[in-house]
Formats: sequence, structure tokens, C-alpha cells
Amino acid sequence: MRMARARTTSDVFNAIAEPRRRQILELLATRGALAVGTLVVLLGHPQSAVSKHLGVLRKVGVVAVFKQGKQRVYSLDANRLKTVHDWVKHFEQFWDHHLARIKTLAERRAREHAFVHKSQQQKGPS
Amino acid sequence: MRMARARTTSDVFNAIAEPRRRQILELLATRGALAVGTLVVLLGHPQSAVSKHLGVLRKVGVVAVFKQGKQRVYSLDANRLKTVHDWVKHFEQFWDHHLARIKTLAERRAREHAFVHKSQQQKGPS
DNA sequence: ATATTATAGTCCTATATTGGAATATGTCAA
DNA sequence: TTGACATATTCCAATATAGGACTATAATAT
Repeated sequence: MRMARARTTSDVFNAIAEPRRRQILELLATRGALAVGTLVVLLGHPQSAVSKHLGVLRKVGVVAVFKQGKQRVYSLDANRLKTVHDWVKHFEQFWDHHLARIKTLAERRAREHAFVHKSQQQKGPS
Repeated sequence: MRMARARTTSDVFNAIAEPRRRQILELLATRGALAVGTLVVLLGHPQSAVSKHLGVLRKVGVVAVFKQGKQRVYSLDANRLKTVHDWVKHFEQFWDHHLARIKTLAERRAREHAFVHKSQQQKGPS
């Protein structure tokens, strides 16, 4: 069996792996709810492409639609993006500035510890 | 020309769209640097698969390798994950609790404003 | 009813990606 | 050098995806 990655339509991570879809989400975030036609204009992509991306985003649950006349107005439904946020957040502590600080601290502590043990156990008041 | 999404090996978002790769990153985060063989055991996937995923993560720059004898030890290089973090962070304000609060506030304000205009323009001291 | 507009969905094709097996490469030990 | 081990890479087949053109559906206007 050849199972590739989880389906685009069922995994938020995969859904936002496509730049155009991220762009759509950004637009919905900054400009509020938008009709498909508006998105088509803003993005400059063919309508069928936009609709298909919206379909993916809809199925994965990061956007919501409602009809307004003959238009379909899409809006952000960002809750599932929190999943992504929570995931990357785990790695926060490993980003450079954090890392540098933590690492040097840890190393210094280790060195001092070793030193104390190797030499005379003198405790400074610092 | 048929350009699909950005290459897995050049886009962090795409790189982490694959669950196994996320799993690898998680392992490197929680257990520190690990040799490929260890990862193979921990993940239970065939070595070639693990190596290939590591290759992607390496090319995209979220892991670093160094040789230790005949082993290759991989470690996290989380800086590029910050990109992802920063991106999703934009949507923070749209998550439910936030959204609910902000939305109702805005709506109430709008309603009050409309009311004031429709009726007698009385300004409370609040 | 019919035309028009807005959008979704379908069909087709090119491409990227993945897994698996087998193989190549590199490193150490005897 | 030869062999054993650790890992990367290559080749192949299956699948998912994306774009493009076209068609279907739905809502509105005439």
C-alpha cells in the first residue's frame, strides 16, 4: 500500500502547505469576509483555481461560507489553525535567541559545577 | 506550465506537512540529538524512509547533522520553524475565545452607535 | 421560461511525493 | 584489505495534487 501524506482536505498542515491557500487565508484575515469573485480579482488567479482552493480550505475547516444572493461569501474560521500554532509553539524554546541564552546558561552552569567539583568546593556569595 | 506547490525541499510549510516529518522533529525536540538508527527504532519505519525524510528536513534547513563515527547524528535547527510560527500567529486574534470577545464587543458597539444615532444622542458618563 | 451571473465541480494531464527494495557510499575494526 | 555496520541514494511504481478548459448548478433579473 502506498500511503503518502495525509490528504490535503483532512490535514490543516497539508492544507496550508500551498502558498495560494495561505494567501487566501491572509486576505480573509486582513479584509474580512470576501466573495469568491473578490478573491479572484485580488489574487489574479482563474476562478476555478480559486474555487478549488477554497474547497480545500472549506473541507479542512479553516473557512466558512454563506450565500449572499448568488455570491458565496467566505470567512475565516481560524480555530483549526490553532493546532498548527500549538505545534510550532513547542519549538519556540529552540529558536536562536532562546537557544543561545539557554545553552550558554546551561553550559556555564555545567562548567561551574565541574569546576567546583574539581577544585576546592568554595562557594562564592554571588 | 504546471507549477504545483512549492517544493517540499524548499518550503518549510510543505516540509512539515508530512506527519512523519513532524514526528521526527518532535523526537529531536524532546530527546535531543539522535542518530538515524535511533530514529529508525523509535519511529518503526524502514531506514530508507527515515533517511529520506531526514533528507527533506535537512534540505529545508530544520535539522542539522554531524558525523559521529559511522553514525549521523541529527539535531533540531528550529529557526526556520519560526516562519511558520509567525505566520499562524497572525491568526491568533481569530481563534474562538478571542473572536467571540472581539466580535460581540464590536457588534455591541455598533449597535449602540446605531441606536444613539436613531434616537436621542444621549451620552452616558461611562 | 430564458438569459445572465457567480461559483462549484469534472475531466484530463503534468508533476511531486512517497514507500520499498536494492544498491552505493562511507566509516570503523580485524 | 576485507568485512561489518550505518546511512544515503537510486530506481520504480502508486498516488495525490494542481492547473486549465469546460460543464453543471444555483440564484437573480428580464
